[in-house]
Amino acid sequence: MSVCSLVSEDDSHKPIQLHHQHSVTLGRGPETKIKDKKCSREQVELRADCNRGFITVKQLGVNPTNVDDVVVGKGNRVTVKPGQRLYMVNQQYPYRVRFTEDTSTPRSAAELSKPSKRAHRMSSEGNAEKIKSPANTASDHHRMSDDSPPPKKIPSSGSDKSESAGHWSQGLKVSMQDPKMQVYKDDRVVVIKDKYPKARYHWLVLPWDSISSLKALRLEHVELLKHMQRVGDQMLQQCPDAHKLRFRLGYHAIPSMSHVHLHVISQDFDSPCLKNKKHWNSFTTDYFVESQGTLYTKTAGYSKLQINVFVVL
DNA sequence: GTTCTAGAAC
DNA sequence: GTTCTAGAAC
Repeated sequence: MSVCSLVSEDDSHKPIQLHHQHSVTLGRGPETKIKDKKCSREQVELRADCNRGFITVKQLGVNPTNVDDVVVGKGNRVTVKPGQRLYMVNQQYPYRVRFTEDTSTPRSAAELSKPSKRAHRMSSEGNAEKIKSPANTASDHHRMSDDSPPPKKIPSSGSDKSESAGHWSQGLKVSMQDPKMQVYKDDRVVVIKDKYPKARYHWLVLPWDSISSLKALRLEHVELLKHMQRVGDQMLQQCPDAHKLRFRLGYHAIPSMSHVHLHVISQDFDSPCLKNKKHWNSFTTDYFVESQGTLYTKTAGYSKLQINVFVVL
């Protein structure tokens, strides 16, 4: 009897052996190394018929499993023969089935070399635009000849794009330049309303000088920080509800947004934008580093907060 | 930072 | 059934 293997065309893991008439459930997990949340942990149920040389695949997950360009559909079962390609989910994670004889019969080899029997029911966008990239070829050299390379998973670039202008983390730099957002400005700082206020009053004080993060602060910034603090205090003084609300001024220890910014926030936390634990914790725990009276000059005691230089204000 | 969503947890 | 959570995308 021949032996059936499920072979990852991405070469992302070793072939998985399918025993004759034994059901195997596969999906997201260590066996396939698929981490894509769109892929269920139990995405497919596979069963090999080693005598007849095919497997059946039943789609268990919600998102589509394909055999070539045909969606299996949840709850449905179809066959996969050598030459056909099984995509675990969303036309990604391509697999082939391979039957190898442990005897010397040539049938398996003949089967393997058969051209794809896939019906050309491809939609017009089909595979015409899919160009095999040179980077693909190195790992492809064992693949059977085929005119349709699998959809290429495009890995996110290794380069850090978070510093590029359009990235979400650069949003404050855009907002602070927008006159409609500004509620105060002078020659050193600008104040804007937080776009997603976590309380009834929530301002951000930003220096015009580009200081990407607290880690970039140096002693020469002390006067600027003091000025930011003074401007923050002025915001309270002009606030009509200041007398009945408590305020805190401070920095997030590990902010998501680039460009140093001082939060000036009332302590009512009455806001539809305060939606989860992370929001709450970011203003009510040590993650919120109060600016006034805070003194650190080295990382020592505050290494967890990733602050290099902090000063008495 | 927010939003969206699948799957887990309840 | 609803809520929570963790990732991914932006």
